[in-house]
Order: sequence, then C-alpha cells, then structure tokens
Amino acid sequence: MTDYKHTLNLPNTPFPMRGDLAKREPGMLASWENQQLYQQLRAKAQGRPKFILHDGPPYANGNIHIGHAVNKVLKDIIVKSKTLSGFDAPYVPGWDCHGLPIELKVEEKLGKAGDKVDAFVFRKACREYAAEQVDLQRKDFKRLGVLGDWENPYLTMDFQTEADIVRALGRIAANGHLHKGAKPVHWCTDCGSALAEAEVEYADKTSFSIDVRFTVVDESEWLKRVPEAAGQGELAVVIWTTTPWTLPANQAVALNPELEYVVVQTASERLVLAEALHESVMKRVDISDYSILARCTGDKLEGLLLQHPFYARHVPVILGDHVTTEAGTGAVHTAPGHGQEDFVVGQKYGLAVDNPVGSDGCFLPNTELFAGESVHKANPHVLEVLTEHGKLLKADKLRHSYPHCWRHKTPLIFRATPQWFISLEQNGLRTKALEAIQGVQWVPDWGKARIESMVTNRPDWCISRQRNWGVPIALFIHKETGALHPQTEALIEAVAQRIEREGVDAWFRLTPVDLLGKDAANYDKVGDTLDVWFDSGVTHASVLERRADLRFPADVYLEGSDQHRGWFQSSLLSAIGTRGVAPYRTVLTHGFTVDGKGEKMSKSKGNIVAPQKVTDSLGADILRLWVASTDYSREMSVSDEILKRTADAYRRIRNTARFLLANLNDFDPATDLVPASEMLPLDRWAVDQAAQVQDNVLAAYGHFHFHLIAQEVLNFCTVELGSLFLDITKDRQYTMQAGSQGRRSAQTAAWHILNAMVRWLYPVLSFTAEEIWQAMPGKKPEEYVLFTQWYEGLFRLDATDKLSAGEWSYVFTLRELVSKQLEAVRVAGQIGAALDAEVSLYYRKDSREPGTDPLVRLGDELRFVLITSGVQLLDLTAVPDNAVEVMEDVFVRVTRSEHGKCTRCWHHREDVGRYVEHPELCGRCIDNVEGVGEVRKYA
RNA sequence: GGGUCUAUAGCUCAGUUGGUUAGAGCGCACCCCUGAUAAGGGUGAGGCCGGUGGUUCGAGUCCACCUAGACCCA
Repeated sequence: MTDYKHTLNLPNTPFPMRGDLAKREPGMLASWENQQLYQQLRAKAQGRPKFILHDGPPYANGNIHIGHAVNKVLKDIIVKSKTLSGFDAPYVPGWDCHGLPIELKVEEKLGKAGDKVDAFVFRKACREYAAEQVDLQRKDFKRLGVLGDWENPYLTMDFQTEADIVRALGRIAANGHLHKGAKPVHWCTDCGSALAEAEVEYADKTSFSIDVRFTVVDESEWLKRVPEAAGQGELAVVIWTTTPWTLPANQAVALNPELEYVVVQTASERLVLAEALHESVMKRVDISDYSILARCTGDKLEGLLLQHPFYARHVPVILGDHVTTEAGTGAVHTAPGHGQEDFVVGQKYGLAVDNPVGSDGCFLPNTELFAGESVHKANPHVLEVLTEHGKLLKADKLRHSYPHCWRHKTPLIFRATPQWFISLEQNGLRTKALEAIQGVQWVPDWGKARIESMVTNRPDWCISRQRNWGVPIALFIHKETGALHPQTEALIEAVAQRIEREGVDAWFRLTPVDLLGKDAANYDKVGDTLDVWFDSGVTHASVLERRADLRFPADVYLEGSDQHRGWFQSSLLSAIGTRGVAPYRTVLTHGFTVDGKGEKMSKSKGNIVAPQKVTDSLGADILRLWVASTDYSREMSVSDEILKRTADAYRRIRNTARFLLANLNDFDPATDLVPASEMLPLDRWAVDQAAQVQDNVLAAYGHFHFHLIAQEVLNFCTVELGSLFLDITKDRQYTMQAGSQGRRSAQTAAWHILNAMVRWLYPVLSFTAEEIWQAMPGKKPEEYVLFTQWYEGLFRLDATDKLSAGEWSYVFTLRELVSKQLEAVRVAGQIGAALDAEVSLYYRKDSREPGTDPLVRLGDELRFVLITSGVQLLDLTAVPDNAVEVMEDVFVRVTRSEHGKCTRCWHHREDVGRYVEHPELCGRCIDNVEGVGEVRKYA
C-alpha cells in the first residue's frame, strides 16, 4: 500500500496541547516585567480617552485569600477589556497601611508604644512591617496575572499621601462637617485607656441583676394614651440591668415600638412590662398575685416622662429596635455615656452623653451621692440608694459573659470619651450624600438601596482613635473653649508640608510653639490619630487627584458587597465633605466567596481554597477563568469540582485555539488571505458566527457580565467550531492542494476567528491568549495582544451570499437528524466512521427547485457537510420502507457504502481502483496530488 | 432579632413584558475515530425550577409565608 500521507496538509504546531500553566506562567510574567509591558502600554495609550478604575486598598496584613484574588482579577478583566475597547485605562494598585492590626502585630514583637518602646521607634517598626506585607501581597497579586503599576503603587503611608490625608481632614473641617463630641468606648480602668475591639476578650463574670422602678411622672398623661391603665398604687416602668453603677448616667428608658406591653396590677402597685416577658419577670420578683389591666404597643408611649430613681430629674420614654425580649423586662435603662446602643439611640433623641466616670474608673467629684467611688465597688451603694428611694423591685446575682481587658483580665466598662466626628447633620452631609447617591450607577442595582439605607441610618462618623500608627488629627484646640484654632486651614497646610517631608512623625515631633508662637500657651495639640477608613476613604484626593495618570472622579469602584458600609461609604462621605460630589460614576459589587455548598469558608470547616494553591497547581488562568465563569453579583462558589470543571473548559478552549493554529501552520496572511467576497460560503458562515459571538462578547464586557462571555466562547468552540466548521473543513484542509482557494478560504476563516478569539480571551486568559498571539503566523500588528483593539476583520452574511444564515441553519438541523440515523446504523454494527456511509434524502420534489433549495445548491458538496461518502437527493414518492422520517415529509436512509475506500481522503468512492497509477485513490485525490487540483464552491 | 440579597439538571449558567413538552456547555454513560490523539466526532440518560399557600384561564417568572445560605447590622 502506497503511503500518501506525505501528500496531505496535516495540522502541525509547536503550540502545546497542555498549558502547563503553573510551571510556565511565572516565566511569562518575568518576561512581561522585563519588557515593561505596563509602561509600554501607557505610552501606547497616551491620548486615548481615559477609563479610571480606582483600586480599593487591601489592608497590608496577612496572605491574600481567594476573596482578594476575585477582586483583583475582576478589576484586571475590566481594565484589560477597556484597553481593548480603545481606552487609556491605567491601573494603580494601593494598600491600606495604618491602623490597629499592624500595631498589634508590632506590639507582639516590641511591646506597647510609650510603655516598653518609644512611639517613634514603634511607628518606624509599623512602617517596616507594613512595607514587608505589601511586598508579600504584591508578589501574590502579580502572580495572578494582574497588570498594573506594581512598582509605583499608592500606599496610605507614603509621606505625600499622609500629608494629603491631613489636607483632606482640613477641607472637611473648613466645610463645617467636623465636630467634637463624646462616645462610649471599651475602657480598662487599670490601663486608664480605651481598648480596641481586638483587645477585648469575653469571660464569665458574676454581676448584680436588678429590677428597678421608673415611676411615671404624670399619670394623667399616661391615661390619655392608655385609659385602661387606671388602677391602684404607683405606676412604674420596670427596667432590668446588670450594671447598677450606670444608673447615675441614666437619661431615658427605651421600649421597642412594635412590641406589646402590659400594665400589671399587683396588690400595691402597677408595673409596665413587655407582654412576652411579664410572666418571667413576675416570677423573678416573687409576685404571684397580679392581673393584667391594660396592653398597648411600645410606640404609644413615646415621650412620656419618668422619674429618675434617685436623682431629681425626669427622663423620657424613647423607642428603639434594639430592645428585645431575650432577657430583662422589655424596657431598657438607657445611659448614652455607658453603652454603644444607648449612645446611638440617644443621638437620635438628642440625649445628653453624660459620663460621670473618670479615667481611673471612679465617679467624678461632682457626682451626686457617689463622688470618688470606684464603679467596680459602687454597686452595693447604688442598691442601697435604690432601696432608700423604694425603687428596687428585686436584686439578684447573675453569671454571664462580659468583656474583659486582654492584659489585665479585669472587667471593662463603657465610658464616653471625647472624640472627633464627621457630622452627618451639622452641615447637611447626609442630605448631600443621599443626593449624590442618585447620580451614581449601582451595579447590581440593589446596591443603591443598600447604601441609601446605611447613609440614612448611620450615626456621625467617629474618626478619632487613641493610637500611635496612624495619620494624626492635626488640629490645635483652645484650652478653655475647645474651639479649633482660627487659622486651622493654614496650620493644616503647614503641618501637611512637614508630613510630606518627614511622614506622620513630623506632627508628633512638633511642639505647638513651632507653629503658633506665643499663642501656643492657649492651645492643645490633638494627640488622636485618624480612623483608617478615613485614610482609604480620601484616596480620591490623595491618589486620584494627585497622580497625573489618574483623574477625579473615577469611572468605577469595584469591591465586595461589605464595602457598602466600608470603603464605598467612607469614600462617598469624604468626597462630599471635601468637594461636594461623589468620587465614582459607577459602583460595582461582587459577592463573597463560599464553598461548593454555598457556605462561608473557615479554617475550622477546612473548606478554604487558597489562591496560591490554585495558581501553583492549575495555574492563574484557571483561577481567572473560574472568576470569569462565575456570576459575581451573588455568592461565588469554589470547590475542587468547580475548579476541575473550569480546567475542563479551559482545555477545550485551548485545544480549539491549538487546532486553529495547527491548520494555519503554512499560512501567511500577507499573501494567502482570501478576500471575504471570494471565500467559500461555509467559511463565510463561520466568520459570520464569530461576528455574532463578538457582538455578544463585547456587549457582555460592556455590561461587566463576564460569566456570559465564558459561556459564549466555550459554546462557540464546542458547537460552531468543534462540531461544525472545524470538523467539516478538515477534509479541505488536509486533502486539497496547499495553496488552493478551497484550503486558503478555510484558513482565512480560521485566521479571522483566531484573531477575534485571542482578543476575546485576553482579559480573562491573559497568559494563554498571549501564548496564542505569539504562535500566530504572519507579521503581527503589535507585539502584545493588549496593544491592539477588538478585531475588526469579521463580517456578517448578507444578501449576496449563496447560502443565507437561515439556509445554513436548516442544513445543520438536517445534519443533526442525519447524525442520529448514522448513530443508529453505527450501533447496529454496520458502519464505524460516518465516511463508511452514504445517505439518501427523500423529500418533496416541488420544494427543491435548484434556485430555492439549499441542498440542491450544495449538490455533491453536501456530502462534505454531512461528512459522509455520498449523498443522494431523491423525491418523496420514491421513499423505501427502510427510510426514517426525520421531520415532516423528509426521510433519511443510511447505507454502508459499497465502494472502495480511498486511502488518502478516506471517502468511499465508485472510482477508487479505476486509475492504474494510483489504484488506491479516488479521482478527486489524484487531481489534488498531481493534477490542477480540486475546486470547491461551497464547503 | 433587623435590613439587603440568593436559591433552575452532578457543575457553571440562560430562561425577554407570566403563555406550548424548561434550554446550553461541561461532567457522566455508551458508540465511533486514530490524519487535533493525555485530543476529536456522535448518541443518550439527567430538573416536583428550595418548600407551602395564593393571584390568574395559565406561574420557573407575580404576591405572602417558610427553609437554607451570604453580606451588613444588632
């Protein structure tokens, strides 16, 4: 048997079937870095319209987790797709570098600042620690294939940035949003200091548990609202508390507006309690003989006045959702100076934030009855006083979980201390922010309602921290009046200039005389630092406005859904507070990453997927494809199975590209490209399909619907290419003469498709797309995919085409039906490959006029479309018994071909064996091997 | 406990303004090919559309409640 294999144009490519991504991606990254891909791109994109995605800074502590990876990859996809859309889309990554978590890490090594170590030394160590963390995280982010200005990121601890943060504070003050107030914080009386949340630990403690009467001041007012409450003895609302020492600071009693309350008549008095709790309370206070006089919901009682149990003052009934029926009486003693919830509800009602307790935990000298007593020891005295006034209904002890100092292990108290706030009301910040929210596009749209309700309900923003590692609240306040220095704006600028040179230490080093001269004696230098949310919140000023490659406002902010409370809000409020407009045009949100069951990841569950592990085993492109395949607007599930499916999809896409490349191995677009008008109809159809896919892909990139892209491209690879175009054109690719029009036409289609596809893929599969690009034949218009824009060489079928899109669709439907019949015959053992078979189609003769019937037009070439050795078109009247009706009045009969098999093209043809020179070939192949070559008109 | 959101085949996702037997790709099973070969082609089996009520001639789509999960609060 003669070997004709060398006469075929078989596919060939060095592009490997397996990506080996984990091993090869790092090399590609190194090469891009050497070539300064990002910097080159910036130069190329100079002058194009800008698209600014502003990076929300991750906190510079700890390894990156899968949520970070999702966030950065999504940003990268956006930046790259916008670049391919013709924008100049810079990406400047950032880090959040100040704050408590870093301080705590440094404390572990050095001890507390001002205690074991000097504050300046401490801050230096913090700066060094943060820089190390930035390096670690940067390495992991880069490994994901995220392209950006990694050598020149923004850090909130850059001197320039620190200075700009102070300036932003100055603008907020100048615009009248700053105010000084008090707020309850966890306070350790042994430390003499506030504690952060992370320094608080919970332990069991035995406390007093008391029920106290708050007697109604004016019973007639009460009866107007609840007439049935008329009865015997005093009328009192009962509260329950475990901290008797907070009663001197009481300012109100809170009820739940929707909860049902009852007035209970006992032998001697009337008590107001929550309906749901009255039985347990009456049992606790040992009263069994009682009846219910009246009932009403809490909202009916708002504003009524009660008598403070031992001071000569009246306190109001207020309403709050925080009141529950879990414990107590359903009426909550409210001391805004001693409780977080009390403080918040107190702000709503304008209650005084009274704090009669000093930093040493003793009542201040002017505290009536209790002056000088330690709060830890005052409880029995409070009980005595209550008893004297006849207000103590019941006293008991209770063991419960209570916050303690992590160092001293002593119980903490809540104590209001002076703090700086950005006021939501005093200069209309809330109203302006709510207005600005209307002008921003929120994606998904429920993000708008979410931030709206948060801005509507949030209390003033407490921006001060009593900490060392942070940007200072660089203000001077008058020793007597507490007012800001009249020259605050100028002073802030002077301080900012020093910070620009020396960092935040400049402030801590500064003595007031340096700036204020002899006026210094009248002013105090504020020692607090800023909440780190302020640092990151004002990056619209310290980064967007400051850097020449960026601009304010950003087009897009993109973060996890938790940032409606965090960065989206801190950025909005600070931008409104400094310049009156929102810092972003669009806010995109992504969901959190969960496991395969939809549950959150945790060490204890052992369901954590680490991005480093994925990149080191499957590769970054697989991780990126997973991100792109997942609908990020809800929770994003990852598991081993999901990643395995993702890797499957990747292989399909990769192999499709590989096969396209393999068929283009001898193709030079400069000389071999067939003009669109001269391409074969099937090839034009394939390009038309690609054009449709491109429309969808570009629309999806535009709407940030990346998961549709992954589906679209995979489907295209599988169906239009794998099942149809590539399978059908193999015959032409392999058997026709290398330079024939039929083969060059197929290659031209493959060329167009590959050019389009490599760009669709790039934003997601950056490594693989670049690898494809490098493997493509011909002279490239650009060295890197990212330097190009979406491919414009695709086209749609039009009226001049020999077969319309609808006709192709009909042909392929018929092909599917024929396949089913082929399968039946194959399973029956009569054929193996489809080329072993011949097909007869029976249908109405009147429907197959040469001009109207696409099958008749295809003629003999229909056999190539069906990949069978022969096709006969016959009239319905001739249909034999063994034909199968596959659609109405269309019958198919599949038979095994009786002809010899051409060893070259594998078709079974009548003329095989007829030619002496080549007894194993069909006439078509002989023509292709040594004649002028076959001509194809359609497929 | 409150607010916001989610729930469609084993997996990832489509399902227009409510309208026929709920779709795709992957995976799975089986068959074929061996000139894409740790590839490729074909056929097929998989869904009480989270649950229960309701509105409607008609509900995966609208409403209420419930369950599970996520985020933010408390």
